[in-house]
Amino acid sequence: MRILKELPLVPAERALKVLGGRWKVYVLYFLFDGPMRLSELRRQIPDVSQKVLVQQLREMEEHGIVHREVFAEVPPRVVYTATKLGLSLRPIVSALCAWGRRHAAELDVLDDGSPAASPRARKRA
Amino acid sequence: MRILKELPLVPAERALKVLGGRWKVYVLYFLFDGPMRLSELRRQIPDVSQKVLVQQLREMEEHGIVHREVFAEVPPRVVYTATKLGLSLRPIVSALCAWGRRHAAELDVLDDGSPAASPRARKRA
DNA sequence: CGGTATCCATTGTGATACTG
DNA sequence: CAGTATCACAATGGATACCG
Repeated sequence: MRILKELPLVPAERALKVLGGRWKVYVLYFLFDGPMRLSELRRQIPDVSQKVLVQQLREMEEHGIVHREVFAEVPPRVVYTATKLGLSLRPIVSALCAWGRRHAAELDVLDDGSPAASPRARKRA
Repeated sequence: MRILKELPLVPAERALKVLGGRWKVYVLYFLFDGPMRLSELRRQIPDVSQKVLVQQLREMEEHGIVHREVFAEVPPRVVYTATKLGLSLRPIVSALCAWGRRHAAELDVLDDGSPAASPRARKRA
């Protein structure tokens, strides 16, 4: 039953969960280039509500890929940074991005390498 | 507003969506090693219900990473294969897996590279 | 500015039973 | 064996308004 839990793939699930949030790749993308304040992130990612953005940042913080630092200044300043671990995701995000492009391309050409001449027996779709 | 939609990251979202199902990496993992029938997949992934497994397979098929072939034999036989595109995910799954391991390790050691000596001002957690 | 509290819609996942 | 139909339910995501 926990056969699965010992499979070498399980770590992949963890990684997917870490990246899985709707806006996490965007956040990472910007944090890869340096620290950012919440308001800056909101400007860069206009489609996300503040609540959700903060939510995602909290999760990323818990996952150890983002660091949150509070400066107790007059106008409160909060800066988010990618941790070393977070930065280590960069090549993966790049790979995902590259694959996403390929995906789009292949779907267009329908360059499917599998037995393409086989009888597709299902009627749906 | 659709600033985001033109960002190089958007493809990454697509990739994440393709891999995002609860059982998809497992399915891929097994299909990487060769074609499989539904019943075989169920045996390999005992924790998934048939309904959900079929659901995930359908999505993967629509995404072009899995191929479904029906043999109109006496006992109906259906074989699932990873397409060329699906196989192209292999290195990514590996990378995710590797990162997942590192993630676990780093969280243990708390080897966070970011300004670790900074005042963590939040009270929650 | 940065963040929380509510409330609500959508989605994903799952147990179960039934069909060709 | 392979698959669908129902029903249920938790997790996500989002809109809005309010707080220090």
